[in-house]
Amino acid sequence: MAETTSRILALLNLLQTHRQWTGAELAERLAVTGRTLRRDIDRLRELGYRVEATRGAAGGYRLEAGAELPPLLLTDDEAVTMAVGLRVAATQGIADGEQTTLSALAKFEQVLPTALRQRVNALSVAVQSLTPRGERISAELLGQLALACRDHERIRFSYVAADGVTSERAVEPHSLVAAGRTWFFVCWDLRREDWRTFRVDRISSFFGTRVHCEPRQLPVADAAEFVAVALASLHRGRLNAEVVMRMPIEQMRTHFGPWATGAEAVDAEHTRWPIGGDSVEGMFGSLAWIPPGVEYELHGDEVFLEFVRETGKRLRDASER
Amino acid sequence: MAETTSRILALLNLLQTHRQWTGAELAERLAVTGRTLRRDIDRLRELGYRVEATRGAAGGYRLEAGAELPPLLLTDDEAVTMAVGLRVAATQGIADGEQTTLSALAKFEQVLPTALRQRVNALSVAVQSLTPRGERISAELLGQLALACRDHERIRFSYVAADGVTSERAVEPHSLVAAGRTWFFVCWDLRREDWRTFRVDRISSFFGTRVHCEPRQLPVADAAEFVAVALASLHRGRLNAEVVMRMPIEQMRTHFGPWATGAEAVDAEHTRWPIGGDSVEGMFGSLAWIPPGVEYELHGDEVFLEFVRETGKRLRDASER
DNA sequence: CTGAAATAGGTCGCTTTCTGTCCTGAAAAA
DNA sequence: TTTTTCAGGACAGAAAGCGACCTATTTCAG
Repeated sequence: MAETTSRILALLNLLQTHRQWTGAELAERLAVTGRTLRRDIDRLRELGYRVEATRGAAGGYRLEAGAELPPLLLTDDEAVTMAVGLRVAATQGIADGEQTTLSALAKFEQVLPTALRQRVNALSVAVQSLTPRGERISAELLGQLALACRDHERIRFSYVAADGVTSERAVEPHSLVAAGRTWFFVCWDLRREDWRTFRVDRISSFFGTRVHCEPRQLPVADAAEFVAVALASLHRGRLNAEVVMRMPIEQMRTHFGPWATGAEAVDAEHTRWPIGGDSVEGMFGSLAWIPPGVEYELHGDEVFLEFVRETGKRLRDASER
Repeated sequence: MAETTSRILALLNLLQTHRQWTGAELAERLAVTGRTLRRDIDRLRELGYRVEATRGAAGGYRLEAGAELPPLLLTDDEAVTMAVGLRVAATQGIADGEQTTLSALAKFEQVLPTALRQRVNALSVAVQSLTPRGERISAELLGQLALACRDHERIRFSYVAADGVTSERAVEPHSLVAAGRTWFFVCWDLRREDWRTFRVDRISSFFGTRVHCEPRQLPVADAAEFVAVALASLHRGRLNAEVVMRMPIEQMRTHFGPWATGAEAVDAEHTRWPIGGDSVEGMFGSLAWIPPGVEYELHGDEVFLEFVRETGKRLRDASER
């Protein structure tokens, strides 16, 4: 069977690298007779994978999209690409299910050979420079935290609090919570002997002790408090502003596409567009996309308005020289 | 039946979902005796996967990152997340190897069940709204083209040429080439009986005939021409500009991080920073990130400078009301 | 219409592998 | 020291795998 199992895996691999194979080709590659190959194909079908066959000349076997996903056999290069993509997905905060992203990330994190891991790290940095600016959080760290949560492994790390004070922490991980693009790490602090919430982007010097710990029950009463603290921390630095532009909402939606989220009509001619965000710079950038000729007004925090006035002035000066 | 093969796969699956398992637990899950389980573990090891064991109390089996990546057994949710991440990676143009991205994409595209595919499509749209603005290209289309290239499958599609004329094409795919964030599709046009290059973002109504075609040899002499055409088309709309700011390059690198790519020192006090891009709006946004108090000058295409002047003026007006 | 190429699958006998049930050993933690 | 856990040899019966036949069926090309 040692032979058979690896051969089945190899067959699955072959079927994944080309759409169409004749039985003879496959049999030769696997070094078995055609009869055995047909039996192997049957085995795959019994395992639930849709291997379809076309008879006659120019026929062959094909692995079709079935009800279940077959085990993915990736080459090193492909694995690197997927890992990078996954990290981008995680750090950009895919809306669907953050828990899912994490479990996928943990799965990868567990088995990714170190040689590949280094390539992934190198690439992730390069890719992040393509994404919108903002706090950069380490996807590798996120992956390791996710793995620690999944496996209930005790960990240690350094944390820079909001007031700038650095402290060393030894904790039992509980879960990761995403709020927008910011991740929060909920865990039991062993020294303080209490539940704590940390911002992932302020965690560093991650160290995984290999010590397993019993999962603790998060007190339900306190869970609400955690969320509150986390959100407060998130909204503290958050800025609010909105644009009222002379443009019917339909037209505005067409022009801005997915970025029109939150826009609403003021009247038939005007649209209100919220552009709140974490950074004045990013919010400023949004304004550039209002098409030429469209009149608009700006309302919002004075901090932001002041920034716009000042930056607008500097830009005009710089471009007129 | 093929009990053992499926059991080995199941075992690999279990080892991927939790870090630590005791032999007894695994044996129970797989409905075999401990002895058989140990044999299964041995089989996995023979297949090249690093299953490590710790003896004694609180011991167990762990799947470690080895030299090779084991077949990834993903749940539906995880698969969706990965596919989305992969599409993001492909459309954002990962620098490493576009061919790799494509082969991974094709691998996924082939076996992704339709139910999951719909979820992936829905999510991809949502995710792309988070990415920098610009032409949005369909990652699903890219995946299907990649699959067609890999399998030498004849396809049909509609194409909108640069002059706005739409035509129907029947082609034999050859390859996909990435230039920056734009993808080009190289193929043999069956009606014109010649090689053609298409911009992927102008292709629509993709239709895969199931007809297999013999791979054609791309004439080397003409290959240069393709690249030229592709690059010309890419650079036609591309804008150039640069900022010279009063800031030492070291400090600038610290402040801008990965976005400082391409920056170079003019002298000890000044740094030149290229901000060329596809859209004046995006380039404008970059300027907001120059820290307050830093003097700078702007050089570049008149189109861009005019945009900056105009937009700067509008912004000041809007914020002063 | 015919032949070639391709999948589909039944049967038979030999060989190999697998499995459970015994063991005993060794290592690690409480 | 005791308990828990992995490690692995030996054996016998059961099961599966494999190749070597064989025939049937479908499809396309000529």
